[in-house]
Order: sequence, then C-alpha cells, then structure tokens
Amino acid sequence: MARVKNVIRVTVGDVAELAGVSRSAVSRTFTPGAPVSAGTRERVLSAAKELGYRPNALARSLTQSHTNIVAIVMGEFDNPFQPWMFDALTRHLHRGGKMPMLVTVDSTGDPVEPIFRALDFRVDVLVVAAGSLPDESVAACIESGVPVIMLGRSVETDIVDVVLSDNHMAGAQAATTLINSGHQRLAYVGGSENRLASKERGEGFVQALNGMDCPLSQMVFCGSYSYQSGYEAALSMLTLDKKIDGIFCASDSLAFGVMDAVRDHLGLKIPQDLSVMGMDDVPMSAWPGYGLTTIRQPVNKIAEFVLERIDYWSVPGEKKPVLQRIPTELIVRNSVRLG
Amino acid sequence: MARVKNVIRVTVGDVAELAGVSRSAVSRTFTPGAPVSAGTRERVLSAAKELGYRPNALARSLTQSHTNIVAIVMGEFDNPFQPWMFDALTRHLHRGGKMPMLVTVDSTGDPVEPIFRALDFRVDVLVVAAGSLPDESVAACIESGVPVIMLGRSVETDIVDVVLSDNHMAGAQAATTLINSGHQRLAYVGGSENRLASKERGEGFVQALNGMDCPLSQMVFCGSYSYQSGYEAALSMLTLDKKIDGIFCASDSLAFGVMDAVRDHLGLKIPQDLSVMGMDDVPMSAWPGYGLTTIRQPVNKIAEFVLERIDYWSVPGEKKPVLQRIPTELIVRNSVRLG
DNA sequence: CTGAAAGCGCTTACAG
DNA sequence: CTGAAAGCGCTTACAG
Repeated sequence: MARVKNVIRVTVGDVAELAGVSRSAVSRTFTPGAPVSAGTRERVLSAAKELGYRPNALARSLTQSHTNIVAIVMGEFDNPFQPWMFDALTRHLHRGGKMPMLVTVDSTGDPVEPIFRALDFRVDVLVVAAGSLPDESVAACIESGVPVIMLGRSVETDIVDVVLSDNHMAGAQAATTLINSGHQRLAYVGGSENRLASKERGEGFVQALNGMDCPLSQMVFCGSYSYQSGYEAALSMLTLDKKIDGIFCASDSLAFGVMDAVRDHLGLKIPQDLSVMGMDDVPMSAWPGYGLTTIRQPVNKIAEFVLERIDYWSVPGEKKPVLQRIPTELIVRNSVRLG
Repeated sequence: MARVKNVIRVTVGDVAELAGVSRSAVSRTFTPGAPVSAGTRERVLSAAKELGYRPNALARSLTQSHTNIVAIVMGEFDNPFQPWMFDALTRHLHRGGKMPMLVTVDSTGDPVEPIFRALDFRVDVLVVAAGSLPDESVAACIESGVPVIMLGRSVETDIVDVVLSDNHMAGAQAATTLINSGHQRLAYVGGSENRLASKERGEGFVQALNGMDCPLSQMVFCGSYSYQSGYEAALSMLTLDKKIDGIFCASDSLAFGVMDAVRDHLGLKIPQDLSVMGMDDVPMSAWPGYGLTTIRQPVNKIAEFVLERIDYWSVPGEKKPVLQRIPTELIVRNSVRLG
C-alpha cells in the first residue's frame, strides 16, 4: 500500500489481492453499470470494506471525462442574499454527487487567476454568481472552454446557460401588491443601473404600475444592493418628495437600509406612513424587527435547475445553452399597509 | 493533445515537443526550485505560453504528497457569523495557493458521507467549523487520518489543532464595558449550554463581574445562536426581572433578537432603558438600525492563523497540534448607554 | 464476465 | 543541467 504522510492508502491493487481478482474487477465493481458477476462483486466489496478502501477520486478523474468537481465563482459576500444562494447551491450539488470548489474573486486581487486555478483541477462546470463579479472575471469564465452556468446576469454570448429570476414578474407582483392596498405615490430603489436584474425589476414595476394608471413617482439606482445604499437612497428620495407612500427595493438589503433610514431619521412609521417592499426573501426578512413584505427569489428552485443543467452538460453530444427564468413569489409580511 | 469534451487539452508532451526538450524539462520549469538552465526554461515558457499550457493539477496531485485542496466542513448557514468567517477563510486560502472544497453537512442528511467524499479527493487538510456541526461529523473528521484544524470548539483529543477566540477575554471586555458605564443589573444570554464557547464567554463575563463586586443577575442558555432564540430569551428574561439594565449576548444574532424583542414588545429604549452587547461583529452590527456594541471575533486573524497551520502540517516531520486562542476586540457603537 | 496491457498527465529518482 | 524510465491509482478497450 502507498504510504502518504503517515497514512496508509489502500489502492485497487490491495483490494484485488485480498479478493483474489484482477484490478479491473475491483475497478468495475466500483463503476456503476460495469459488468461484474455477483460473486466477484461480493468478494471485492467485502475485501474493500475490510481494508477501508475508497477509490481515489483524483486518479479516477484522470482517466474519465469528468471530475465531479463544480467550481462556484463568486465575488464578495456583501449582501446576505449571496451566502443564502450559495448555501442552497452547495446543498444541491452534494445531493447530485458533485463537490463544490470555491473561487472567490477579490476586488483587490487578480480577477482571473483564481479561475484558472480552478480550471487546473479540470472542474466539470463553472457556476458563476455573475451579479457580483467584475466583467473580466465573467469573460474569463465564458472563454474557459468549460460549460458555464451564469446566475443573475445576462451576457452577450449565447454559449452559456443563463438562469435568472423572472424580474419582470417580480416587479409586477410588487406593483400589484402596493396598488391593491391603496398606495398612490410609489418609488423604486434599484441597485446598479447597468445590471440587468435591477433594470428588469424596475421595468416590471413601472409597466405594471402604468397598466393600473399609476405612474411611478420616483426611481433611483444606487449602484449596489447594499444596506448602506438603501439607507442613503431613502434619505435623499424622501427629502425630495415627502408624499411617497410606497417603495419597492430591488433587494432585501436595500429595503432594510430604507426601513432603518425612514424610521430612525425621518421619524416615519412603517407601514402606517410608508410601505416598503424588498426582493430576495433572505432569512432576515422574517425577523420581527423588519417583517419585510418581499418578492422571493426561490433559491432552491434555482439550485435545482442548476443541477439539472450540470447533468445536461455532463452527457456528451450536441449541446444548446438555455436562458431560463425562474418565477418569483410574493411573501406577505408587515411592511406594507393593508387596504 | 488530448481531446476532452471539445476542448483540446495541452499536455507536457505537447510543450516538450514544441520547445524541443524532454517532458522532464517541462515539468521542472513548472516546479519551483527544480534545476533548469535559463535557456531551456525560457524556451519551455514561451512554448507553454504559445500553447496555453497549464499543468493538470489532478495529475500533479497524483504524484505529489499534497493536492493543495483544503476541505472546509460546515453546518448550515444559520447565523450570519458563519458566512462571514467562511468568506475570510476562503480568501486567505486563495492567497496561500489553496483551493477550498466545500463540505456542508445537512442536519437531515448523512453526517459523514460528504466528508468521505472530500477525503476521496485527498484533501490536504480538513478545516472544520465545528461549532455548528453534529458530533458524528466532528468525530469522522478527527478519525480521518488527515490533519484537522478545528474552529470554535474544543475536542476531547489532542491530535488536532483547535483555534478559538479568547472567550474569557471577550466576557471580561463585555463586563468591563458595562460596569464602567454604570450598569448594575446584568444578564448573560448564551447559546448552547454544552458548547465550550458559550460557556467560556459566560464564565469570563461572570468572573470579571465578580471581580468588580457586581454579581450576575440572570443567565440563560437558549440552545443556539439564532436570532429567534435571542428574541425569546429576552422576552422571558425581562418578564422575570424588569430591572435588568444590561445584557451580554454570546453572539450578535442573539443580540439582534434581544434588541428587537425589547424594542417591539417591551417598549424599552436601547440604550436608555437597557444596554445590549453582542459578540462576533458581523457586518450587520454596524447597521444604524442596530448599532451594536460588540466583541469582535477577528475573522481575518483567525483565517491567517489557519493558513499558518496548514503550512505547518504540509511539511513532513514530527508534528504537534496546538490550541490557539485569538484575542478579541471591543467595538463600541450605540447599544450601550454611556456613563 | 474476466484479466493483461496500455494509457490518463504528471513527477521523481536515476544515470549521465 | 538533462533525458529515459518507472510510477502515482485508476479505467478502458481488447481478447478471451
């Protein structure tokens, strides 16, 4: 047996010897679908068990066309939605027998080197949380030659999968909720102006509003989804127009910032004086301190779909990327005044 | 060149051929410290560049005693400290040239299988966020035969590294802060009673209090670090004793729960009527809505130390595990009434 | 169904 | 410093 760092590693050879079969036979019993007679299978299995054998995934990967490693490429966790999405993703990957390898791109560091380092391990797929990533990193992923599943951001090419929440639907859901409960002067607080998601959520909101004869009163893009941005946006927006009675934010963290600014600085009560809606439905939204009525991005459904696509890409043949929109859900809590 | 999934993979052989040298020579120029003449190195490098060659990390790992893969074993993200710590960890790992492979243990799923799956990839080290992990998972890590660096929880054995915040110091810092600003009736809200961290923080708090002739008035362990637990603990605790004027919580999320319960249900003002302190210093603590005075767990220092230990374990020889305590820091904001 | 052989892409002694 | 050879642990055609 191979001796590595004080640990004896059991190999196919050891198991073959103990079971009295060839190494091929051992390999086959650990390869689902490979031909092995019940007898040898049993002897191999018992030998393997006795020795504590598990196939070396590295060696196996070297001869196969896949590694079962999936890279998850992310920016910084500057928004509670990201760890939330990330958590759902890793759980689903595990369920699908994949191991997630994490690539975080630092805004200060090299935007592509970490991606290459993951590629060195021949990851099967790059799952890219593109929303929070520098353009160069996104480009590196697309050009990597490895299947890419892009989350929350559309891209110029049509060679990668794109999965997005149905942002127009989300905007419409927010608009309907606010209008149906009698709000009249509405505003939208977006994140980054040049990100599709923020734009689409705003469009969906405005279009639905227009359809109900209630033009949008104010709209501001604050560059990011952060709490801080929401805080500042609320202050400047409500100073400009004190009659606003409902705000839809493009993310929950923006909404939290808006709520705190409104309560602490403007002395308004939520939802009596002003209603606030968010988008994401991170766990914090349910905290009684916020009780945020929001539009849920169904992270589990997104993760499920990602897993489906990983499986799709893993079988050889002609491949067509897709652009998939995942329906959003209205979650009613206490931050919107009722009728 | 090897053809894999429509992607041409360049190998040492290709580079060797183009550069007109042996494959060994190519390998050596990519091995820091290996003997290569300036001439061949240069020819190899330019050939490699022309071909877009990068060594296959899988193949390389097969012949070396390490893989540069580090497993991070975690429970669920049920507390904002976890993604926060996790983020710091992965960034430092990248800086140290390591790739993090994530292992999440589901409370519903098998507590050990995911760990074995990571071990199949011959990870160099298991970094275990033990605090949030089932005992069986922790045991599996310890028995894995791979170096283990355990975070936030002590263990029975002395064969693994343990790194902990200096919880006694943290408790003392909280006590001093509260006493120096004139508080008189203090309480402690811990997480799980049988977790070292919660116990130590409480001990440090109580001992320091006693040293200042101010016995603790109430102490409750609520089983977890969650917001929800804090919320409920505050309600029951303050119903029992309305004169409490300061609470130290074993985590920020507990503190957020306490604050919201106190403000929403008990109608008390923070910090005028009641002071609240937390521990962790997650980003949310700085949000104006909470403005939590807290004891920081220095995640970057912890991550740095973890990286040091990974390097320590990576060189062969006699190895001694350590138990390291990382000093905590008082962060003053607005949730503690001043003098 | 089974085993011997070749090969995955790399590195490491071993001679020179 | 350099190259030929052997080997890391596995799997995959290929004969049987």
